[in-house]
Amino acid sequence: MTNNHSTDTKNDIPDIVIGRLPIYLRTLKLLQSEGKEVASSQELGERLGISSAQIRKDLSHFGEFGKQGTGYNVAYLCSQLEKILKVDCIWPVVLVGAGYLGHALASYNGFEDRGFRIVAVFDTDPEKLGKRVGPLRVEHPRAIPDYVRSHKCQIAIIAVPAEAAQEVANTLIEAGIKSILCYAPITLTVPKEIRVEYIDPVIHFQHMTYYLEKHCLDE
Amino acid sequence: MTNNHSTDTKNDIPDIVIGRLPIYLRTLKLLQSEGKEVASSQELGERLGISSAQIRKDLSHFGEFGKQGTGYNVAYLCSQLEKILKVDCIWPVVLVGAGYLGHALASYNGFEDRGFRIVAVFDTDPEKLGKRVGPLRVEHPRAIPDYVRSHKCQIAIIAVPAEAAQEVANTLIEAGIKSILCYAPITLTVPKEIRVEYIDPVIHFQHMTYYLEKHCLDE
DNA sequence: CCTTGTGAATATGTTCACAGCA
DNA sequence: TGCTGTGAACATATTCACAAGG
Repeated sequence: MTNNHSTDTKNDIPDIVIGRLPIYLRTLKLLQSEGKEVASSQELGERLGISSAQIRKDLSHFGEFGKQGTGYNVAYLCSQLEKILKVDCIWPVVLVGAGYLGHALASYNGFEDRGFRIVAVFDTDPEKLGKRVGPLRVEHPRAIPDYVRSHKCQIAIIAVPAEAAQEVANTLIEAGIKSILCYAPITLTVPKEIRVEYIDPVIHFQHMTYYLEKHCLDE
Repeated sequence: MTNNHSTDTKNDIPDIVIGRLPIYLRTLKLLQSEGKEVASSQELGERLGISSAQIRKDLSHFGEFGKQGTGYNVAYLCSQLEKILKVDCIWPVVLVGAGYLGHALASYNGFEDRGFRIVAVFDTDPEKLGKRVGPLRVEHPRAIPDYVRSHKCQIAIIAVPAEAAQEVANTLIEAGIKSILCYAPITLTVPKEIRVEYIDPVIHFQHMTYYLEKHCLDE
């Protein structure tokens, strides 16, 4: 038996470990779809560019999922990770912003398999109101509070221009949203109990260029 | 004077520090646009949810940019960070994939201000060939090698379905691409000198749900 | 054999706290 | 006084290396 989790309220497991679990899950599901039934920490590590020891240690925080001499049963480990991450169900997500990015997100059909569904789209632009975005219709942001409360949504995506993002965040938080995925290139100011994660491709590009040789167009 | 950098070939500065510089830059530019001329590490830290000591220490790797008693000159620090990150110019980026996401990326006009321009779009779909995507026209991927070489592109975006991503990556790397931003939900296998960064919203969602209370739709 | 799970050792990252300068 | 830059102290994360099990 592993260390007992009897006194686990929650936060003794490092956030950085939690952050890797979705990667493991994504890869295990791929292995599963390739028909692989068993995988060792080494195989998984090679696939991911991570050491096998790290994978074993990460998993050991939650239990003993492997078999010595064999490795991990792929389907079983998948199901365990889904349970740990609470993605053995579908979470409703609201989307604010019906521009190109909003369309891309609302039309993407890779969410459901992994535990999420975009259930509503909001945008202030009167031109867009009532128009189709993926399988949904654009609603006015004034409908956000009622919608979020009645559907018990806890997750929102912000896909509006930077100038509007903070105000949208305030509205969402006021409505009861607990976690935000922000595509606007700005750091939001939020109460500490609200979790915000960011996606900004330029941050990645600027990280890359540090290591590249400068062969670029003049400004 | 700071520690001398005379023997800096490159890699004594931790990657995690480099990764924060783009965030600092993004925020400093915002402060600048708000008319702020000077900012202390504390102000910046509060805005970002980072300790002031960390910001000072991060910057100290590259030189002494501040003034005691005053703080940092915003415009000056911006220009220094741009120089360090090599984004005081425009880098050409090629995009593979002209689906909804490709359209969103190609149409986004927030790249140029921050050092990047999407200069070409490729997609295998014959339906899309020659069609407009943002300001560009879709070309066949067979044109990738010539294009990348003649335009000295070092950065590419992969915005194709997961099944096609590895093959696209191989083509790009063969053509001379050095860094890839991958939107496909898959870990690519690449030579160690190639840098790959990933954007997958579901990874963020699954990280969030660990901390949320489970109130979700049944599977 | 091969591979897990895990303490101990190492490596890396962050914060403290203060000297020194404007 | 108010802030930077920075060693030293502390905290966190990763890897090593091996006992134990199939």
